[in-house]
Amino acid sequence: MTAALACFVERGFHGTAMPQIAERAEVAAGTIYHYFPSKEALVNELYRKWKSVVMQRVFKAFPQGAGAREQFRVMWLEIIAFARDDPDAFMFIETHNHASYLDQESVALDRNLKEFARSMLGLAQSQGLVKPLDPTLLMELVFGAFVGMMRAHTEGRLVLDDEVVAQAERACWDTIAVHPGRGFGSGTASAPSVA
Amino acid sequence: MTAALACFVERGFHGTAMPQIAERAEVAAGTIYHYFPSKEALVNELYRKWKSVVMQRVFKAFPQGAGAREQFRVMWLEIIAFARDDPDAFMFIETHNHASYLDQESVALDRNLKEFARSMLGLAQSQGLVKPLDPTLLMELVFGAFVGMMRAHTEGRLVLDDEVVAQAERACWDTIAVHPGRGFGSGTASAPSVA
Amino acid sequence: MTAALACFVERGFHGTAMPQIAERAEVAAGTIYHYFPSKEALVNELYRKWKSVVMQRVFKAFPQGAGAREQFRVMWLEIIAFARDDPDAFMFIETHNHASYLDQESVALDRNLKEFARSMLGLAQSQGLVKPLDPTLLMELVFGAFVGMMRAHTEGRLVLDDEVVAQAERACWDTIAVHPGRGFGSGTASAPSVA
Amino acid sequence: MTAALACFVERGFHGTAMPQIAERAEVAAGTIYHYFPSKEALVNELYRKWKSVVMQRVFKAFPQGAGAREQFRVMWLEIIAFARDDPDAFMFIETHNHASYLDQESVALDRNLKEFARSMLGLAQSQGLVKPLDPTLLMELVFGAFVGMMRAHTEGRLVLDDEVVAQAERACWDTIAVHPGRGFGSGTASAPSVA
DNA sequence: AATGAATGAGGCTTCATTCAT
DNA sequence: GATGAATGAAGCCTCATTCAT
Repeated sequence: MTAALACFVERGFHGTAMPQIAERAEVAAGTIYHYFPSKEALVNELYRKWKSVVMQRVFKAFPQGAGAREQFRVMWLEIIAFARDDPDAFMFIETHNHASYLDQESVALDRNLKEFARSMLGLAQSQGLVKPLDPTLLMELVFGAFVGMMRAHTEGRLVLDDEVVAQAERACWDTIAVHPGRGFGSGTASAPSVA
Repeated sequence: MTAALACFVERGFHGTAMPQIAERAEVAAGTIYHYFPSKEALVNELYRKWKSVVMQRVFKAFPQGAGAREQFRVMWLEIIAFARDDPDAFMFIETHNHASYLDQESVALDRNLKEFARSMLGLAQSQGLVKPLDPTLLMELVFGAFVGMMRAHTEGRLVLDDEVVAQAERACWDTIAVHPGRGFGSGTASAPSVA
Repeated sequence: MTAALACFVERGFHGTAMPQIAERAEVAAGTIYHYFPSKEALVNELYRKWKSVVMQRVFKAFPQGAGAREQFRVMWLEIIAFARDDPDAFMFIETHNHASYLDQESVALDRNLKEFARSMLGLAQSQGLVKPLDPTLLMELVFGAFVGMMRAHTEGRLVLDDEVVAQAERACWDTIAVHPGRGFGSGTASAPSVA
Repeated sequence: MTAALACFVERGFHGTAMPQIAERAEVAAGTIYHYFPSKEALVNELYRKWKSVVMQRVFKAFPQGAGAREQFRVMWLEIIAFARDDPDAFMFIETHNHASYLDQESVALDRNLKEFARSMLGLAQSQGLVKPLDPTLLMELVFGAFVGMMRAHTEGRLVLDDEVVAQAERACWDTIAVHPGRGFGSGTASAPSVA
């Protein structure tokens, strides 16, 4: 019953009643409990499922040997592809405050992708391609920009055709890239991210 | 009792019970109803109040005659100042899916600030300082990056001192700025955003 | 599936779910409904089955021609034998408040054994062997004592070997028996029990 | 809302719905939860309350210096007085299988009264007044007889006036007493009650 | 005959809201 | 104005029962 996803996206976890989910799935309310022991278990399973899907798509598409610019582009396009294929799933896992009902296992999953992105950034920084700032900062900026764009798209404020996507990708690369004639080329050490 | 804010930030609108708010405010549950006719009225008032505060801070701080780069910097720093002064308020108005309980008046408010930012971007584009892309896209990218950074900060994944803030601001300017030797200087028409 | 008995003993009728019974019986939930039209029908059948078993054992073992003392002893030992052979069955039919779900037929069965015991007591009273009190009172005292003893045994508070059983039987006979030198031999009329 | 007692007595714990209790108490269902956090907490509180009442009545009435026969009589009459004053309470605490929902604290309370009765019996045995059997056995026999009598009374099968009560008391004393000319006077050691 | 997924009424509990004090 | 007990609708979940396989 992953069409429970739609409800959670629309009204949030606490704003969604199990009967609503059941109605949307065209089953009886009790039926859901044959597959999920509780509402919380249901969100967590949903969350883990889609988080895994993104991660596997990204890991699979990631061009190991390519340059940082290409790696960035591929990751970006892959995530966009996912967000277009399953817009609800993307909105659900990225734009909700899950803190109050996700279990530890789900939270742990969340860290993996960001860990990966951070390490990629670190490598690019050592090559002088990316600004020598805290990789966490860079990653959050880019990911935040991405989410903002997708949210605007979902809410109908922005049309996302291939050209716009390509433009956005270049703009986000600019966010983290070292530009000729700017002070970042000197290899300043990045600050540590967390106390 | 704007300490209801804290509850909404932590657990969301539907996840927060009126008695919880009352307890946090150290008043009786009934007392809230002397000031707000309903829970929905309370969120809406909260939302409008803080949305107005940001807007007034930004409008007040905005340097009319200055260049686009300076205007961008000031807006950015002003919003950061707000987000630091009232972190809950910022998180509340920017990172929650309010769609299901905000009334029309609140929704309308939301558009004003973005309208303003978009027009500023348009002006900067005509001066050749900002990439000639759909202003909506640029704005959502920057604002999304901003929110992503703040969220990472709130969740303890990122330390935000003045230097980091300044670095982030420069990176976000790079997101939208035209860079020498790049193809954007040629005045390519931006795609229109959605109606 | 008379292993439903175990569930009813442990958690009571309302506290037992049909799936629990099915699981214990290692069949599917639906299977039970091939043999019993409803949960109520199942309890009633269980109840009647075991009530009949006790009665038949007692009637069969009862020594018609023997003296009252011997008759008492045999009945007592027979019921103890039953309670030891089928402890769950005994606990089920004697220590549960069945009022809310037993049908009339089941309730009627309950009276038969007590009727029989009462008539036996009446005879013994006429011989001056048993206290000339309301036979209902005497019977309830003895039966209550019996149940109390069995419950203590089931709950692990009392070890019941043959010697203890024999001792208890003698003690219960003392409960109803006329003792030399006591005032009961004078033939005081017993109070009538209730209509 | 100790009129929840009536419901539990009539239909048992699992057979009683909170709304039924509420209706009987003439309050709304939600109101109960201002006073008890859950249905289980409610039963436990009920159980503890009434168990304490019996114990305090018995301890208060107990004639310390008197002989065993008098002590027995007083205890018996006191419990009868309680059972007559609050028949539902007596039925509730003595004739229900509480095992599945009582908490440890409640279970512990249960042991106190029986502990007391057992020690009293032990003393009387050392004086040669009571049969030298396992005190647990004797106590369970007498208490079981008592409960059986009360249950018959509650179910309308037995009228309990003062005379009947006095007769029953004497009969139960016979259950445990040593009778002249019987083999118990020799001071045979009692068997231990539990492995 | 046996299965077990599906059903939906009903149970326990929460919570927005009211109102007597 | 403030309180907090009371309300009852609504939410999560269970479970007796059905039915297609």
